[in-house]
Amino acid sequence: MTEVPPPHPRRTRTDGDRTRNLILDNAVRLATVAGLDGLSIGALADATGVSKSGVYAHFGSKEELQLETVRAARQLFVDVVVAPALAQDGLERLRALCESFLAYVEQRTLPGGCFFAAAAAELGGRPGPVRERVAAYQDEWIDLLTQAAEQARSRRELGPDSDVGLLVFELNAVVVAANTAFILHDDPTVIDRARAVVSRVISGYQAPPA
Amino acid sequence: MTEVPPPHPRRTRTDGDRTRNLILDNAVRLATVAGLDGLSIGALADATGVSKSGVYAHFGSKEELQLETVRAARQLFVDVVVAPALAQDGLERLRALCESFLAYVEQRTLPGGCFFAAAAAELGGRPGPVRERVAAYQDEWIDLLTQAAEQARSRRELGPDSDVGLLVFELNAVVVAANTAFILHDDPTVIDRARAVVSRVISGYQAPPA
DNA sequence: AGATAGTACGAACGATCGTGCTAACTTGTC
DNA sequence: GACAAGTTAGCACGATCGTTCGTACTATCT
Repeated sequence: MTEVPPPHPRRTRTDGDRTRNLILDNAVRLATVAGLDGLSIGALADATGVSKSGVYAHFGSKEELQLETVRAARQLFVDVVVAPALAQDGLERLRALCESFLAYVEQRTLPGGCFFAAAAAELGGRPGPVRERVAAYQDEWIDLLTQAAEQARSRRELGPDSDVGLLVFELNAVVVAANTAFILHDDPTVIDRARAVVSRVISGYQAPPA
Repeated sequence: MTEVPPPHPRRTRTDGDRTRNLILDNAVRLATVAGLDGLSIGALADATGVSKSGVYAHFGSKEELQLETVRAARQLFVDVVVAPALAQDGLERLRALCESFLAYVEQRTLPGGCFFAAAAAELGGRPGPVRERVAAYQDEWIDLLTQAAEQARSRRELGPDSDVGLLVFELNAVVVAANTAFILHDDPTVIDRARAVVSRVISGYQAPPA
């Protein structure tokens, strides 16, 4: 008796979108552990239950898959880190952005920590469209911090001669370093240390009480 | 007529060490661009002119190759970054360590920037002996900074109530962030910005003039 | 109803991956 | 001079890589 394979279940066009999102969701997770290059289509197929060519059909090439994965990671970052902090303004927004970044790392939203920290380190030395997209999104984040800091300065929450560029560079450095140390050492206390450093750095730039 | 392959050139036993060093030298360079996982034995064979099995014979497995590559990268780091700074003591040593790290990045000693920054980001989420070795060497670096800072405090070059752990965390964060930004954006000015931040951070911890 | 586009599968491709085996050739030791 | 130890090359293996192709089915448009 020859086994008759079961017929394909129904595929609607909205199912296509759902499958695509399922793939990208797993791709973002996998990429934080294996890297955007180590992210293989076979492994992604196994993780999602979709066939290899099914995965491939949604993106014409691996590079396209990587580009869309970076885009999906940005969306996650905006939802989880950026959006909650936009309820505040000025210096409070700056603090909130740092805090929600640290929480996003601490709660292991992604298994390998911040997607963009991993991607920046991996793709740094390799030119190409994927690297450029990662760099562009990184710039968005830096610009967001910079605008908040500038608003804080114009509100006199920071000293009038504060170098906003240096402050933002420092704050970003601290939270990213916390991510790296947290992932490398599995040590939750570094997040609290980073919180302390963020407070200290900001207070160093604050306007002296008149 | 069958082509007679040329006979092998003479191989002395010290040639073995030289070949091994040649391989590891290229491995450290390649790993900063392709990652320790992306570092393939075939590519390493092409880069060095040694055959694939010739490379393989020196290390019994890829993991062993990775471990030795990490060890070689540490030796390079000690020679280039650490050793020159040991001529000074206390706060001057702390400054010198940061400065020689930044110079090591700025001069593109390795094509992909700091080896350990890349390795930490890549291996962070993947347990195993290679990750543990990277973490151990990273701790060596942090300990070195910490000892210099503690000596500086005991010499009263830093405020007596300085939190040395936070200072070191902050300084390391800044120089590593400079590495990442330099590699990702090909922007030499970030190194100077980092120099400014290092000075600012240290001055924030300095003892007030009596 | 028929054509078209979208969705997913299975099979297979050439390339490269890490790895193992054998042989040739060296140097150093008995 | 035999022999072990070390160094390197050549060849081939099974697995996995990204990619392509052909096929089947569904939903939408004409």
